[in-house]
Amino acid sequence: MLYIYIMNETFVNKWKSQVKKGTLTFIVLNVLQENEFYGYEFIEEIKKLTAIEIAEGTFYPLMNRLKKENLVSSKWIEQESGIPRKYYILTETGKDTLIQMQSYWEDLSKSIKKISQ
Amino acid sequence: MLYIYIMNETFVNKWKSQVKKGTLTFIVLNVLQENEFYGYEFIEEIKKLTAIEIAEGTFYPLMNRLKKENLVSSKWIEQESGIPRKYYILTETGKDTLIQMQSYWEDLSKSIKKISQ
DNA sequence: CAAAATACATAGTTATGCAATGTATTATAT
DNA sequence: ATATAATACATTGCATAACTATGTATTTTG
Repeated sequence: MLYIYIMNETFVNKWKSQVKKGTLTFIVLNVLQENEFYGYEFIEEIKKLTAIEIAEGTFYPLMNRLKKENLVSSKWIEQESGIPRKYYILTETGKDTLIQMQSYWEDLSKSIKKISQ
Repeated sequence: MLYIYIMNETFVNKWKSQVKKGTLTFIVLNVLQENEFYGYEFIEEIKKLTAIEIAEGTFYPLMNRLKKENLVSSKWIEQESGIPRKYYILTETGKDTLIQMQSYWEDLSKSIKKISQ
């Protein structure tokens, strides 16, 4: 009994991390559409506001990929006290790309609703 | 101009295939909740009804993973004419697992709506 | 009778999330 | 005073899953 439950739970946990592939990119770009934020803040905020937990080892490589793809840029902001923060900004290419992604996401959501009735 | 557009398009295409990770599992299990189907039929039907295209090289390994995890079972059905078809059926474990997945998916959808306003 | 459609399947490539680990600074608690 | 936790960014290696290309075999269509 317990064994089967644990088996299920690990499957669901693995699935959740698979669902994040792509989804996290979409979430980050969406939030950047209306805000500038730095990494640590973003991870904490998303954890508080939503069901989504993002590991640091996921977030920083993700942002570097988005920078390499020219979808976001970044700037270091010195603090009066404390460690400097790296803020991320959506580029024009990022905005254009996001629009295409939003269109696909909406279709996908509708499709899944249709399928699951 | 064209160059940038193509760059964007390949990024979006790669992103779409990343979004499918996990999502396809969810879709398959949802559809199996109310139907039995065989592979080729499922791929074609989903293509007609939704925005989702599933490569055969994605589908068959996916179903074998789900069988290995005991979420689905399968049975060969001989045809009066033509190649036999392998039908897939949701198991009890599959039903339980799907309920957990549906709960997470709903939270995720809501979160994304909240984030993108 | 050749080509397309039906039907299932696998190997290798590619991309991404995560745990573990690292560096460095600042705030808090004992 | 000083150890611990919190803040802040970052990388390495592993596991997982989608896709392309390819394969087999049968049936239908042009």
